Amino acid sequence: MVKAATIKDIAQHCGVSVATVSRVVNNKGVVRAETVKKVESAVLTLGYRPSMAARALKSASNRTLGVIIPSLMNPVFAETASGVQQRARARGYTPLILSSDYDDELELSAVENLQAYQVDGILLTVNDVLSSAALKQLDQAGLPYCLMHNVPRHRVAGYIGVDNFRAAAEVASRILAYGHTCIGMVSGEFVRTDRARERHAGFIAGLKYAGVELAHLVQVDPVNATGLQQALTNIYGQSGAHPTAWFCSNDLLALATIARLELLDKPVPEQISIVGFDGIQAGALREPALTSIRTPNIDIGSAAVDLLLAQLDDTPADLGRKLGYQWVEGGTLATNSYTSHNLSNESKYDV
Amino acid sequence: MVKAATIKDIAQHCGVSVATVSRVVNNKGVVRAETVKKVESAVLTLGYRPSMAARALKSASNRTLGVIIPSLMNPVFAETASGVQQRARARGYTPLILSSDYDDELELSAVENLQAYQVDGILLTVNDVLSSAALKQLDQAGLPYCLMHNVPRHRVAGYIGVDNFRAAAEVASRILAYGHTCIGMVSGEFVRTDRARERHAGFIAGLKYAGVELAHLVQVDPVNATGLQQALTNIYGQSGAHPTAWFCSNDLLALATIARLELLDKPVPEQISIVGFDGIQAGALREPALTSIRTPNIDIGSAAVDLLLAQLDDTPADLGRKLGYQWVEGGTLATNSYTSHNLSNESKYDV
DNA sequence: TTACATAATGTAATCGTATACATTGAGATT
DNA sequence: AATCTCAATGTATACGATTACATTATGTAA
Repeated sequence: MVKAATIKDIAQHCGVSVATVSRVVNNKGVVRAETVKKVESAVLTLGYRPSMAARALKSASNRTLGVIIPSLMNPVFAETASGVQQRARARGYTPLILSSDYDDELELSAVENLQAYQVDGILLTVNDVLSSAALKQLDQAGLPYCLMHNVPRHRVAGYIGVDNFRAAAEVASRILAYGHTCIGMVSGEFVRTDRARERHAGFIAGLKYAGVELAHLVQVDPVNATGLQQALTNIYGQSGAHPTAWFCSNDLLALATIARLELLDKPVPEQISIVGFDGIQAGALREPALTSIRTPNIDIGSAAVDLLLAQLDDTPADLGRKLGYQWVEGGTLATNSYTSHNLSNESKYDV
Repeated sequence: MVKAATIKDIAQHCGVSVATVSRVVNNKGVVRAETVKKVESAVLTLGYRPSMAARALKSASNRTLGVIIPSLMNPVFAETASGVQQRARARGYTPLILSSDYDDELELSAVENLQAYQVDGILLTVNDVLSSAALKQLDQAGLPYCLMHNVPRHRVAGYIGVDNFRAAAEVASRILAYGHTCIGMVSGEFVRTDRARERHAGFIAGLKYAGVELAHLVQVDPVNATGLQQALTNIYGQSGAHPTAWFCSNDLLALATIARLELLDKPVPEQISIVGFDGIQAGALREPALTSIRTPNIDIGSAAVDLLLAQLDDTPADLGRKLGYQWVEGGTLATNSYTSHNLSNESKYDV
């Protein structure tokens, strides 16, 4: 391990003091043009990089942002993190990315970790805004942060996300427009994320507006969809309400649901309609494409960076912003075959 | 921004010196059990976390590992990073994750960034082992690192990955076993990654072993598959070799290829067979499931952590290891319909 | 000429931690 | 009683940068 060049090495090499080198490197204070040139060339030849550790220790800022997402393996958050990284980079910041694996304790420890690294601020998606110990910790420490995807009802902090409630309500009305009357929902466990709750509430509300009740709610582990197969088998195996359409609270669940339904000999969309939420690539690549709501994940990441940095600069900024979502017209939402069958029968009598 | 408690605060609060606190916190040296208890409770009540910055500055190690992957949005690397994080966590290290976005310059700057953070070592996937400026920088600095997914022919450093050449050769023999004779390959651009090169070389070799030549090679931008549609349209539009099977150098490309072929009215696997490489979830969720090679991405990440830490501890360890891959029996590789058609015709005459 | 503003650079303290070395005290050995 | 061990703890320095303040040089006004 060769020792890296320090500011002292540069100073010595140029015959100036460390203060002057620092001034040149940080472009602060007055330095003779000639000296600047001398120092800059020394920096280049010696391959000097200021130690972030030392910088963080001494000064308030080390131009580093922490990022915490629930999972690296969910494309939604991967895209968000990617958006963060791109924007942070463009604005001269380095993002440190950690994942909480949907675990409240890891969420907290991620925050504490990032604090230990003296980051300037944190961009994060928490499992649940209301109960997050991580947020409490951040508030207490007074460390600036911006939520991503979480859209708190009672705003407690900066946030960037889509209005999950409203989007889910729109999904409801779209599904209804296709003539479905018996509708179910597959959701990640409510205890785990506020997004799941919001989407559920919005969907219920959208249905209720048309006087329809949710026929079934299946809650599964969002990571590997444990129990989904069993639940669907039960529902379609026994007498009772047999949904002709399902709203899944994210696209991965939607794809899993479609696969399980095929196994039950319920082809999508011929017999059952499915609508997802996220608009991930995997949904778009299949045939027919998954009908879904696309959230602007990359934009959420970059907008969150801007919001946080504005906060750091004391620039008067939005306190939070809801970004638009987009209806993805795929092929997995179709006219209710059962209803249309009935209708054609009825019309026979009517004519 | 409330100031965090420092080691001094703890020392004062307990009426001991900072040295004692440090000893307790780092579990080093001898301290009276009673004192340990006192300090530990103070740490808890004051919410003390040692500053990584200071620690990095003073001591050689801050128990931090850098991670550089080509893309957060490719599930392969997301899984790998996830594996790294889990294992690092378990071993008391914090991973700092950066993505290079498949860009050589960003790759280098990511390394330099991590150096500035004084990480203990780096786990990374580079675009191309042979030409990587990032690796040159690491070697020069003498910073320990371990490659992930890159399997250098002439070993220059520790690595964990699968034998891409061999795996691709196996794919060739499998495709051939299904009676295909006109076979193409869709690959990420060779200039960009050594994995693409290895898979190509292995596939060619596998075909050649059976006396078959590769009929078409389509190289596309691995991020958004630009030009794929055009290339396929050309190939199937004009006279000449019409492949009945394609090997795609990764699953995302495979899914994209399938979608494009459907548009050309070439259903998979009825008319065309497709084999991918990676074994990502999106491939498994579709119907029929994508036939592919599954690489143990999470294991690659965690094994790489172990290898690097062994290196750091000067434990005599493997210098590199090839992990096993797995053939994923999906539904997108089928018997060559053209051949079987011919065969049935021929058998008519034969009988 | 003297005084003074200003530009350019240097000096030294500081951030929070780790650690080599010094110190203290108590029990064991002579 | 004097000496020695060893456990337990304290003191003080260093890590690499930033920055307030000090210093020097130089040109300008009185």
